[in-house]
Amino acid sequence: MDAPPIASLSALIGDPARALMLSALMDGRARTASELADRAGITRQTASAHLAKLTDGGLLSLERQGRHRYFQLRCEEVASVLESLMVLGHQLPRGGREPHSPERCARTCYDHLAGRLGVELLESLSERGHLETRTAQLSLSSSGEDLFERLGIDWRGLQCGRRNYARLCLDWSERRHHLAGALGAALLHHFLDSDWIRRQADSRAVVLTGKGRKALGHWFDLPL
Amino acid sequence: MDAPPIASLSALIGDPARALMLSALMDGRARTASELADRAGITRQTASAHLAKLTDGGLLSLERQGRHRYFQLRCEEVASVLESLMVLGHQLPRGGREPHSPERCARTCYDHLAGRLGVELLESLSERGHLETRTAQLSLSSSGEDLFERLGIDWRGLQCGRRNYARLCLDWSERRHHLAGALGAALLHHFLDSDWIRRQADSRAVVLTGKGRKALGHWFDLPL
DNA sequence: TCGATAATTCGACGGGGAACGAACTGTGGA
DNA sequence: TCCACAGTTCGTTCCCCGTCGAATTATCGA
Repeated sequence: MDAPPIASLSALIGDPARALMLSALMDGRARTASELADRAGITRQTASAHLAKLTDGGLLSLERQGRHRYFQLRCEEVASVLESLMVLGHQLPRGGREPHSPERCARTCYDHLAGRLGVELLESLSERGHLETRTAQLSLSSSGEDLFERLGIDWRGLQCGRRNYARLCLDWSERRHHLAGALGAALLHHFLDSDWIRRQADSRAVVLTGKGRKALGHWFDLPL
Repeated sequence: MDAPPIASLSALIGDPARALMLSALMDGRARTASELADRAGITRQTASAHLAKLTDGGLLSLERQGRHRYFQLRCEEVASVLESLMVLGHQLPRGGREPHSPERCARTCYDHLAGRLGVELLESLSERGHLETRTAQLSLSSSGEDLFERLGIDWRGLQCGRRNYARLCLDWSERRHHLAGALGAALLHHFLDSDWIRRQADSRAVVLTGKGRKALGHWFDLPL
């Protein structure tokens, strides 16, 4: 009776300290071992052991930079699984409903937008026919390609990579989908570059700037 | 530093014996405590403890029937999370690719069809415009409603329940989506009732009957 | 009412692994 | 060259929890 792969994988995520570190990495940014140790509230040597396991287990990727080691979620699929665990985790013990935290309004999920803003953005793209969703594989419609062109996003270049071009990702706070994949990442990138939204220091939350409010109303017809 | 909900949830799934029991329940059928104990290769008293934890943790639902206790995955979302863990688990340590097992061809995923057959079914529905996928919430197009009507499936009744009407579910073997939700469940049900497919005794695999081959070719234009 | 079987509870055992202190390696800056 | 700091390795401790044997409760059939 050998243990199925989901057992070892879940056990890897199932340790409190490791789960805290993974959660800290859910915004897609890379972090050093020390920072992750502090986040998890454990000593560095303990964190080192945990990080080695997570890396061996294929959940994290590692980049050496001088005397620092930066850890990051290995790929989007990892973030997606963590997100889906959060969906279930937040769904099960519902008692009092917490109203709305900053994270619920807008946050990053790995390298794309999530929260109410992320969900509404997908809805808008979808309803206005910018997204071709008739086939299982998402893609831009011609009007969508036009929109991205005017935004200055090179959607053609995104299709070349090995990464999934566009996919849906379930949102734990909204329980609906938001846009993920290379296209979703490009959008987040563009929003940050244009200073339409800004990251918060130590959380996944992002805040909308005044400029961003106007821009999103203009480009995506979002009432914010 | 309190443990995030994903930690306790993953720890619950992360035990080998519990993972085996959950896997055994992934076909959506209900099973007795004894049967699950045998599946996991542990004694009944140990299984009893595990099943209590899984039920308390909200992953399983329990139905008493005489002196038997039937356990079942509590809801579709649980199956979905397990499936997504399988996706990641099968994606990480890929070395030699196993060719095609019966499960890869066609199987049940909770209460709907998965595997190559499930994926192709969704593709077919989608490509022929039977599925309205422009909005984030899937629904039947008018031609789709017509098709289901002719099949004898009451799609109207499915919309009434609290359950999600139609949604996508990622397939671990095909790495593409198949159809889930009430609509997906109704299709599987109809296929089984019509003896187009048959369940295998102790696995999630289903086999296509000769009758089914013809029917699926006729109704969904699938080349089988 | 009395076995037979399903399932749980209790108690005890044992192993795995998370934690930390201390020592070590390696990189950068003065 | 030497110190400071990031990170790892090693050894030890400790506790959580999975496991099973034995006893208990519950339900069915005769």
